[in-house]
Amino acid sequence: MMRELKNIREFIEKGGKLFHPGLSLDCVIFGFHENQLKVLLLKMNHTDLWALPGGFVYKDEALEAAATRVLQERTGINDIFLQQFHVFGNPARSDRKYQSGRLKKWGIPVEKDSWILNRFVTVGFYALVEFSHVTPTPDNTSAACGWHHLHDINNLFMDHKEILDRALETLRQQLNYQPIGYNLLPDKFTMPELQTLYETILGKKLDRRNFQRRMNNYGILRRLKETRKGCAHKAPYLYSFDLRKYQKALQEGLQGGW
Amino acid sequence: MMRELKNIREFIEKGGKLFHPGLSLDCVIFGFHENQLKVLLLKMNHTDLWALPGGFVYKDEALEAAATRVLQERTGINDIFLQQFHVFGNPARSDRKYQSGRLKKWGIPVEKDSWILNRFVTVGFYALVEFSHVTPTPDNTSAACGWHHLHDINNLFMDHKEILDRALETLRQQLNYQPIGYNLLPDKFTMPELQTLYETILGKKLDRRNFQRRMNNYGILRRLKETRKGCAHKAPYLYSFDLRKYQKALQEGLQGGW
DNA sequence: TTTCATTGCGTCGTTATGACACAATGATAA
DNA sequence: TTATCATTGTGTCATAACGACGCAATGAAA
Repeated sequence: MMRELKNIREFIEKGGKLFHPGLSLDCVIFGFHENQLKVLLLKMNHTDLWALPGGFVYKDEALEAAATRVLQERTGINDIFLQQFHVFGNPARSDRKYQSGRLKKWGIPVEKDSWILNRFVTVGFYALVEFSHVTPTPDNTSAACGWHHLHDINNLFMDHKEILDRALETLRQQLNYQPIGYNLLPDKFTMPELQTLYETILGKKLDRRNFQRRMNNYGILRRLKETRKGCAHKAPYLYSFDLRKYQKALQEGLQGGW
Repeated sequence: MMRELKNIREFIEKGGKLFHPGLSLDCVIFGFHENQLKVLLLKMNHTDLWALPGGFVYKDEALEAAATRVLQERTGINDIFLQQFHVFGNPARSDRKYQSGRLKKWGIPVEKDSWILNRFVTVGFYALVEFSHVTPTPDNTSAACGWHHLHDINNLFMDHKEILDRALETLRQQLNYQPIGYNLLPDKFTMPELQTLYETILGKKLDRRNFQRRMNNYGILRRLKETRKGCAHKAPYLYSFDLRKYQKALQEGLQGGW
């Protein structure tokens, strides 16, 4: 969308007419790689700060469509698990002076009444994506786009840390009544890998044997006849999700509850 | 906020400068009375349609503050359980022609570029309130404000039925990991009353005895020495919530999960 | 060939859950 | 005053789920 500085200027000049006013969205994109949960972040130009991939909503565009578009642009992925989880509507989150100063530093002149300086209410989305399918692609306000260890994220832009934390909290709750993994793991995976995914999301260790039993009881896994070899020690079985049962569990929930 | 027609006009004339553009909120206010779950609705002037209590967000007002304000205005209650649950951002939900025609019917002239005809993204909140504490108060676009049986709600304005359904769905999920009842029931209540509350929310019957056991195991109830007399048949015990444990359960969740 | 971390499978005691039985209660009707 | 009866309080029983832990099998590295 924004290829050169000139286009950023255009973006800021014309954006007011293109976008729904005062509304933005931010995406917390989770991926899983090397047995670690990662989040896709953008490095902002001329600063040490990182930001969540975000964007604006076109005047006639559905909210979810806008989020899907942003994700497509940053990852190259089309069909992904995407869910809104919270609206951040604190007026203090938009700091007019700070934004104005930031843009000036970059040599981008902004008029006093520019739409970009107004207060923004942002809708938080979180996405679960398969790491290997992603091609991290920065936008043109960013110097880089890449994965970061979940627990190694500090200097985030504005309230993006708060948004990230909230996404993680939501994800942890979803774990209790929804199957998770299909969107984060490759087609074939081992039980220990699935367990590590759970452990990373929850931030705590789980008992290996009880985890296996529980996952098997969910009835959404299919154990293959292959094993993963070459990683020292006993070769673990490979599993894949039984998509039919996985989808069914997504709709009906996992645990009994009421 | 709006007392007379003249003020509605003023509201529409000046609202564009007062409110955050293209953003509204709608509240699904649940109450419990005569063993039935009810929802507070507004009857719209000059139509047979009912609407969820809603409003706009002042330019420097926090989202939650705006929702609290709307609730205070419609119910008279200050300190209430209030939670956002979803953003409705489909552009089709704002029908420019329909809105324009509706206002003209009421004799309210609206300029073509008026803010009120623009697309609105609305944030859904749901609230749980104690029925007897509420004083239903219409705003001045409404002819009436009152409680409606949950399952007896049909002709709602715009997409408000969808918003209501989604709120109920959220409430049902919350039931699985949060205690519910303190905000909906009077201080003292019987176990059958609490059960009927659950049954109404879930839309299905529960086993009386298993329900008692489960609620008791949660450890958030205190059985009083009184019983409710005068209602024919055996007098059931009265209960009240142990607020300390109730709050603790709210934070930590009820069921084990992970 | 030995070593050893890791994996697969199972046990045991406790607790939660669904289905159901039975006695106690208290207003109503005989 | 007494019998009736819907409703409530408490308990049983079989089954499933869960946390903690034991033990043998595996397969690469020493």
